[in-house]
Amino acid sequence: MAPVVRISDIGQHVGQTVTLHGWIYNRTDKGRLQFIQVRDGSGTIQAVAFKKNMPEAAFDEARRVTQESSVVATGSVREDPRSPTGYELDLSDFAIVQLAQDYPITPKEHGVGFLMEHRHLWLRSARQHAIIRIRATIIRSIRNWLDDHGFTLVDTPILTPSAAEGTTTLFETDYFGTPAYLTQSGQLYNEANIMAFGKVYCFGPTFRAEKSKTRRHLTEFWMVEPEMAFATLEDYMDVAQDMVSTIVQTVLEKHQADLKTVERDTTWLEKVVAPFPRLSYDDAVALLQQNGFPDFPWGEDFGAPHETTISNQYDRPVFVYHYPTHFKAFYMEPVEGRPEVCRSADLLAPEGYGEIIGGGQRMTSLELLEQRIQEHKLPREAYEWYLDLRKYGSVPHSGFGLGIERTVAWVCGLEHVRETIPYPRMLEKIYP
RNA sequence: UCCGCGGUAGCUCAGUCGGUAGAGCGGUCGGCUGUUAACCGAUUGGUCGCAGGUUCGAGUCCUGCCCGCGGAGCCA
Repeated sequence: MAPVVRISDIGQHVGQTVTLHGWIYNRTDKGRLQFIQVRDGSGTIQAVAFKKNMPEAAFDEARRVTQESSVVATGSVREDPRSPTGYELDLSDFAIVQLAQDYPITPKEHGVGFLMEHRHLWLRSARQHAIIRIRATIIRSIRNWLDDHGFTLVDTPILTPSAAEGTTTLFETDYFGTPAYLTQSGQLYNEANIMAFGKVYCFGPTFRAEKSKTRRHLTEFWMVEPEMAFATLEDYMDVAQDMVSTIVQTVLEKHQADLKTVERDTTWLEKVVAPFPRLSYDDAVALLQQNGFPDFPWGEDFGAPHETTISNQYDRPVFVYHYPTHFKAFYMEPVEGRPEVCRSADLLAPEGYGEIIGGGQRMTSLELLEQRIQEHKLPREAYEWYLDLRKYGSVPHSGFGLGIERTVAWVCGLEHVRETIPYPRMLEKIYP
């Protein structure tokens, strides 16, 4: 019996006879010669069936096998420049585990609506496979970076009694007779946790019932939220730029083949090295007024075209800081002497990918926080525990949230975030 | 939620002025010892999104609804 190996390790078995467990990606029938692309989740290899080199029954199976049938293929490994992957398997035996009938996704073109309906099968395609592998590396890279820099993973709840940032964009559910909500952010809990651990992060799914229908929104998305005690806005930007550049460089190092599969121009990614440029909101408004938006008023939030114009001035991600207080969350620390702006900062990715991080320095003063909760018409009783944090050892602290899907879309150079998560949840879309 | 575009074969689409429902791919059968989304020949395949209306006659015109795509606002 030949040993069972994975295709990613095939280079270590040149000249040996091995067995692969996999699925049929595509097949070319040349009569007495069959070219069979076999994938096994770790990679793809071309298996070649010559009529003379194998038992007649096995050759007949190779002849009738269909796209996405599951198979057991045995043969000798050979380096061959004519193969797309550099290696070939000269088949000596071949068996079908299950013969697939009428696999819906063909090697030809399909519309995005059809592919989304078949997302559970679409994940088998080379491009989707590459994207999800890069996503996995980005997540691992984030967690490694944080774990190596003194952050403790402290999980925050998904079912919550109230809104973190207020408002109507929450998914409501019934919690034994009282309303509960799916989390929009772990941040408020993070603020409690840093007073216990100093530096923490939470990492998990986040839910927003926004009726938004764009290439950068999902109703369920994953976010990593680091938070640090005794840290300023500037400290947060230092941490975020180091983490983001590490993520990008790690993907470049480990996923050249996958980046090629998604046709990413990696010259952009090679430039993503800290430090990142920092631009105040004031200067960003001036920049917009000089670059196609002469009437843009100070005090308004940026839309997608504005973010694109700003980020297009730079070859790496750019921080925009000190946004106007009135359109940011209630907990943002005001800038000393200029309360109309706050110690917040967003990170805009280049090439028009827009905001991938939002964060800032949190308010320290109990009195001001109570006032803001009132101004934002938030239910005070839901925030009693949060206000406790300003009574028992309050310190300057800062943190941020990085959106995984937007980051993956940017790193992979994708048009839409829907391809960056295995099963995207979007407006009115929850199948499969 | 608003604006725009669309829904015809399993998939991607064409269908002119209202007059017999089309192509390519896929599937099936046959051929081929170097294919890369193979190629060649044959063949198969329809609730024209749904409901109603106008008409001798509707894929085509009208009304309503459903669904999809793109964009906006909001955000990560």
